[in-house]
Amino acid sequence: MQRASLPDQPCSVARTLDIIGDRWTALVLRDIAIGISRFDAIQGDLGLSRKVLTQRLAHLVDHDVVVRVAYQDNPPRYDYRMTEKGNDLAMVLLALQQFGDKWAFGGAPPIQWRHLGCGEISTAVACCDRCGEQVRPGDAIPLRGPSFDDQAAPAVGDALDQIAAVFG
Amino acid sequence: MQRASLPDQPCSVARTLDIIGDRWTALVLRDIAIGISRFDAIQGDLGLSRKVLTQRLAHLVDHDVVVRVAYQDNPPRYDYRMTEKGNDLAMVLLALQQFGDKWAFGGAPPIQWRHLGCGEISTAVACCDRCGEQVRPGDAIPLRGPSFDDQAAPAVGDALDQIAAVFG
DNA sequence: CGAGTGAGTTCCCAAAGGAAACCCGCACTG
DNA sequence: CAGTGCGGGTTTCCTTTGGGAACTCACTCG
Repeated sequence: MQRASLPDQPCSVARTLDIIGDRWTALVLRDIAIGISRFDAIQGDLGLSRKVLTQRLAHLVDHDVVVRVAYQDNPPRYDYRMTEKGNDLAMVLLALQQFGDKWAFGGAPPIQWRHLGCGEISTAVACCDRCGEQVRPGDAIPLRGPSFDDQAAPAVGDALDQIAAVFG
Repeated sequence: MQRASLPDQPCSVARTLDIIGDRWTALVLRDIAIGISRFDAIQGDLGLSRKVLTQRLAHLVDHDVVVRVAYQDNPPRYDYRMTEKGNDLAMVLLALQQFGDKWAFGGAPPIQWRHLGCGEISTAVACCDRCGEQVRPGDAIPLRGPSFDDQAAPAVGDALDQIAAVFG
């Protein structure tokens, strides 16, 4: 089983999934994001095996998404904390949560967010960074970007051409 | 291995991951989202085994994220298409992509989006649905929602209390 | 008639995941 | 000063999953 398959793809989604694209990593990151920062606490909360947790934490640290900080020596004990990159990745967790809030809990979610800016309990919506309007699937169309490679992904190229043909 | 572990958790992130939380499902959904709609085309584009693709497609259809539409009978042939629920889930793909664009491609992404509303090439940003301001991790704090269950997730409850203590 | 296409299914083997036990250094406790 | 507990792992063993490749089936095209 060659795990190399994903990171080699010239695709942003695939590259990101190489970091959190398995059954547990995203949940581990979620725990760290809300402040559950120790090995045993995470293991107890999620109920995954200690072996797998060790691997996942090392993976997150490797990818600079999380840092392992000693909070005492003798014996060495550690906290796991988000990095700047990890906070960017937390936007993915937010998207996962919003979907789950809507479709699995029907608007009565287990966790809500208070926006410190305005003080309201709110949800995040995706907005165009140019015009500020809310964006939904179908409101935007995909185009080849600077690093697109037609050789590497001919099927994607074809699909983009189809879309371009429809939308002029 | 009891796969029941994730969907049973009272957590929106976990519930969503039960749908797309493995190595391939999100990529399959991405292909369908951009219009690569047939079995062989998806298999060829992603290079995953046909067996696993069969399983993943069935899983997506089970969860109503994708529909299997016959485009001919005799022999039966099918397109896979996004549902309304699938389009909501595509917001997760968007978040994955934005992260990859920034951290794996350094701003020269393989795919860009043209917002039909304003005509510009843009990126999506998360905004507060109350005040419209852009939201980043740290700009909002998590609180217990209507369906939070302290019994089921004591560690999460503790973490929320800690945060509440800091932010009054 | 033979080759091709689309959508899977089947078989076998290697890799990943789970459970539970073990380990290590230290700090209390009686 | 032996015993117990805690934090953070590692090790062992066994089950499940994933990959590769070949096979099937129904129809079409040349």
